[in-house]
Amino acid sequence: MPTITLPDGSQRTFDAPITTGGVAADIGAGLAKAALGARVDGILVGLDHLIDSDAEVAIITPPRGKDPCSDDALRLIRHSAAHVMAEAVQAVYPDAMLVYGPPVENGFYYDIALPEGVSISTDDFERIELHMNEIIKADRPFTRCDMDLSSGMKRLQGEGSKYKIDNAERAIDGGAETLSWYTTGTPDENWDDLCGGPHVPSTGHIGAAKVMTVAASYWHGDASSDHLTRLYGTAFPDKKRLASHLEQLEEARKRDHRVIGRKLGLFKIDDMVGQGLVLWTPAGAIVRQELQDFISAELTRQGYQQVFTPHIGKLELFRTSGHFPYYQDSQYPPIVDPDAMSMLVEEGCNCADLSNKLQEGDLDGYLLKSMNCPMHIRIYTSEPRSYRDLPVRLAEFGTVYRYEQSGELGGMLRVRGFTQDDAHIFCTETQLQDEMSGCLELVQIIFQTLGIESFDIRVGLRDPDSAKYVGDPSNWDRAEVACKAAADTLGTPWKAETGEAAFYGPKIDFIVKDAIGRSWQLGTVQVDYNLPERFDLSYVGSDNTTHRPIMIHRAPFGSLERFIGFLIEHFAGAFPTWLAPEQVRVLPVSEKSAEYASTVHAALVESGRRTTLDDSNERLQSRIRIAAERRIPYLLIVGPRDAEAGTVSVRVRGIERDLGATPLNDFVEALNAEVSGRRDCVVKQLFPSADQNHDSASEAAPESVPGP
RNA sequence: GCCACCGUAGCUCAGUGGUAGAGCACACCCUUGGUAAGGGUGAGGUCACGAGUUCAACUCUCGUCGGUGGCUCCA
Repeated sequence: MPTITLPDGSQRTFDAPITTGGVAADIGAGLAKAALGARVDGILVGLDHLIDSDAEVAIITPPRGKDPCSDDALRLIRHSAAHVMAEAVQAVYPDAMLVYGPPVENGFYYDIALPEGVSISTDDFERIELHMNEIIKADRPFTRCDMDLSSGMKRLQGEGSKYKIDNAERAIDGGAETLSWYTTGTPDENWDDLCGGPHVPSTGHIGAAKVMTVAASYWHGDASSDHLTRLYGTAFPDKKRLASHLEQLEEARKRDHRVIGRKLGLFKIDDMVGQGLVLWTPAGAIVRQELQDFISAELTRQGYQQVFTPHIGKLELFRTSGHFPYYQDSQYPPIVDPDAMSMLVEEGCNCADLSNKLQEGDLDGYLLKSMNCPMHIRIYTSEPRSYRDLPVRLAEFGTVYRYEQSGELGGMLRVRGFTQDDAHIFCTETQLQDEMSGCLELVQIIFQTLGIESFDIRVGLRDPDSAKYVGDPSNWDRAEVACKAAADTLGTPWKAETGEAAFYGPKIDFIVKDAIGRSWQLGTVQVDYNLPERFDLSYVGSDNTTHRPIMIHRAPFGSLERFIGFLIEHFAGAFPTWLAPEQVRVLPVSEKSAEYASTVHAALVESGRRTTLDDSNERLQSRIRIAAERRIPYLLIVGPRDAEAGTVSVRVRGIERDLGATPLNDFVEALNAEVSGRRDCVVKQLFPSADQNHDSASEAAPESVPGP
């Protein structure tokens, strides 16, 4: 006699066990027809799920009208579509072995083991989709079949797929009591797959599916294991939603920092210079310099001291820090002294010998620094330190080089040479908490000033089972407690993740998403008990004995490359006035106003603004268009009327119409206030009508980045 | 590094086994125009690079380099 409680609180009692589909039918025939699945006591199930005791039940349906599709509905549809795609792939490649096919954030994938020499190319997508669409059109029911563990395993062994056997073993390890198969259609007649479910009732409920992309993957994510082909697809309840998803992807690509970076001349990555090495062009250099100035002022306020250190250092330095040879694979090779090199050549020394000598320390060389900490540590040790000196806070915009795998590089978000807004704090145990809070405050100031509202905070802890971490476990425990406590002071929820710590200590990271939905770490604060040991750091305490300081590594931007790459996408190129490479452009209506225009321009230059005068031989409309595409915050259009009255006619980015004339001095004053306050609204206040008829669609909406 | 795709003018892209085309940008001329493209003329390419097949390769094949999306990695 199960009693079912529905989401609205209403209850229905049945005198026998009933399926979720039965519950839906009991509520209404229309609902039963539309239903995709259900949640029973919070667990996602299919419509064939039998309820035999009291339960809370929510029926999952496709969205109505323009409502957004629920995550549950998408999950059911996409997992089902993964089966349909797998069947289609096996129709096209009969020898393909299936591995694993889950729904993911924006669709689903299926990992496939293809026979030697066979590959799926994008040209095959159409054929695969053709099969998929046939299966969807046939509206075949998903039929579940359970087998007890031993006969299920026997069946799998008979079929001979080590991948499916592995999946079954994992399911059993996870507590599965039976093994289940889902047939897409009639059992023993149609295609089936080992699967825990749930699925939509029939393939027809997958409204629209598409194969998106193909990539390589590794079995169990292990590069030394089998190499698999991962086919990505996506699915939606209807064609319209699929189309709008594809459209959103297209839109997101338009705000890709690589696209905007080129359009606005912000940076260039040049083949001839090298992969992952950024050239900061003049406009981008301004943005970078402004950000540096901004954070520098905060650092001064917080008692940091600025230092400069070289780009290379002796191997011995990095041996002591432990970075060499531990991270050798991701470093540019060492630079060897020319005389030593010639001697080695005379001795007939080969590459392997050279590498050995470098590793053993028989030969010294220099390494491009991949981090600044060893250098800052040597500044710390350059004089004796007393507890009265602590905390010592050494800051540097330090450029480091890491030889990242070529396939990992991308625009400014992952590069091989980058500048960290780095600092190292040397402090006592009792100062640790406050210092960490100070570091987190810096990140918050940055995010607030730039209007970055959607980010995740991750506290990276060590994985106790991994050998990757160095140092004393009790130190680790203290450091992890300190990190969590500091994260608590943020007043924003954070997530602890084991295995995400640096090898020398736990950390707090700030994670954001780029235009196409990928996650990137920006700011970071890391506690380190390890390097102070390795470098034997000390200070003299009030008890006149030596003590070991603790180090904090922190970079609130992370790196200027990645941060600005992200920022370009965040603002879609429409930087706030204080960051904008060009803040205001003066456009004379015609040559007749050229003289007044240059007076206006000169006044802006005089007040320290970044400005240009566009008196080119183009029509006004054309010059406005060019300036608007450059995302310049303010355009001053001046003609005879303005010259007469001493005014400027203002056009504001994002409003895109004439807001009317204002005295030049008022404009300059407001603009200066806006820039010096790092605000984005002072000039607008001159124009009470600015917020009316605001065409908001044309202004960048930073937080409404559509996901893929 | 692995898999797939891509590489034609500064940019965005057409194109064909018989030595190349558009739009924008650029230069010059006309136009002096009050809020998102005025008109004309011109210049600009070893079709990423190297090898092979062919009478002939930008086009087909292989390799290299570079890019993109994933995977793995990310001190």
